[in-house]
Amino acid sequence: MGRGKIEIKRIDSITNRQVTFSKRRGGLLKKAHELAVLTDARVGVMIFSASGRLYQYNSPGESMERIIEDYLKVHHIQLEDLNSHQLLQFELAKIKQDTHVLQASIRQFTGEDLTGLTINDLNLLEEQLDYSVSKIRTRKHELLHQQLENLRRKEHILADQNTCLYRSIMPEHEVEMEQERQMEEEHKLREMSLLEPFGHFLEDSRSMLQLGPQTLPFQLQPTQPNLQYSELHGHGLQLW
Amino acid sequence: MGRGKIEIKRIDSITNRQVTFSKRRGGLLKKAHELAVLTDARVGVMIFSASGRLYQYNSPGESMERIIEDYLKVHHIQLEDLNSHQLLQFELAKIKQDTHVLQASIRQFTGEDLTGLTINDLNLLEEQLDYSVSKIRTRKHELLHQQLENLRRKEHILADQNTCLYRSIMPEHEVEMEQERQMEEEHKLREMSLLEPFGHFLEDSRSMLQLGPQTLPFQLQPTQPNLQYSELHGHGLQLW
DNA sequence: AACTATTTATAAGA
DNA sequence: TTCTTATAAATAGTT
Repeated sequence: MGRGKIEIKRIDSITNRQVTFSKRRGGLLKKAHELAVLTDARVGVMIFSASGRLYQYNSPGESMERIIEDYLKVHHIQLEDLNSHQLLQFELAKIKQDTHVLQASIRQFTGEDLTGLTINDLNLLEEQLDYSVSKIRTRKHELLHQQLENLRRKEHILADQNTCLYRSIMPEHEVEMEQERQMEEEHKLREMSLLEPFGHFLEDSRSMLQLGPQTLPFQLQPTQPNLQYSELHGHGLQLW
Repeated sequence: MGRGKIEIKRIDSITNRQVTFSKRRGGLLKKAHELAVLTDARVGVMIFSASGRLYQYNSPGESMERIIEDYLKVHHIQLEDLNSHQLLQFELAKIKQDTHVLQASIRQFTGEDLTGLTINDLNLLEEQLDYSVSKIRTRKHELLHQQLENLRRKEHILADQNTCLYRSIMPEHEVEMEQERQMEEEHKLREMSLLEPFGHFLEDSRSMLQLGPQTLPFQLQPTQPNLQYSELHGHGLQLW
């Protein structure tokens, strides 16, 4: 539509291109408006000129933001609303702060950083840790008891089985001798336990007690007991 | 352009409106494309029909997402790129996980939850806590020493001032008597300290030592020493 | 969906 | 840029 027909391809002449941009930009926005008004459509048009300037249109009664949101929704780009981005950032900031606080707490529990605590605070902290230690000892005793129980049960079952086996395999009169031999072995076992109490079955304690697959949140390392809480296993995030 | 001129206002007839929507929608998209190609413009058009169906156009070589991002940038709606939203969510998830881990650590330090720890873990934890307590005691002694020093200095300064004051106010011969009186007071003070060592100036310790405005990450409460770490001060975020 | 009379958009020129 | 104008394109009303 003009003095001559033109091919739809990039216009070579810079000025001509700019002029055509001006004219057609206006035409496009006008037609967008007419479409919106005539047919109740929700229309959003964004035009960036080659020089980067933005021209836009959105139907009356609509914001471009809402149109964009709906566009993103249709394309399954989750983003309920654009504000949620700001909310997320805010949340992240807060939770980072929280993690800071938790880190500081842990540094206090490890004695790594006690600055800023008054004597009163220190007393309370000490009290807490004493309490913790007592709980830990109680728990250790609990575990040891369970392990002992387990061992005893196992021992019993094995002894019974042995007796049965020997009875079925050996002549009657040899049974008594075998029972004696077993008694001796049990005695030996008990002596070992006294020399090295519990130590030799601690490694196996978890499987014995059927504790679930355990996620150990803190990994104690005996050599540097108060440093390992300073950072979490790296995952690219700067937490502190 | 048509058999007759029409006013640009909502078309009453439903079918007519729908037909016009179809025709003009095509025209708009075509013109958007021509503008983009002819003038090197970056164009994004989103059209929602009255029934909610989406039609769109974006310049070749451009994604609607990029156009939207640039639009939002121009409007100072921070949102460097839409992917950052997903990244943020991912970050948030990770950091929440981290906070979980930290929480678990703290529950172990407080003895609140020792499940999942083997005897070996418990031993290491106990060792750590013993170490922490020793650090705390060291720190307490440090603080007490500083406070003592401070008090001694203050006392000294006051005593000197008093001497000066009395010298300037009283006749020469009364100075000695006053010095004696002061000595007595000092003696009394020392007796009190023995009965209740340090206790009476602990409250004021922070200001005395000029410790900065302190943010106490953990708030010990003597009555329930092992519960206060379970949750952070509510701020609407579900952390655990 | 196709036709076509008309209106509208715009290419080229000023 | 803006205006003008000849002409291409779009489309309203009709079939």
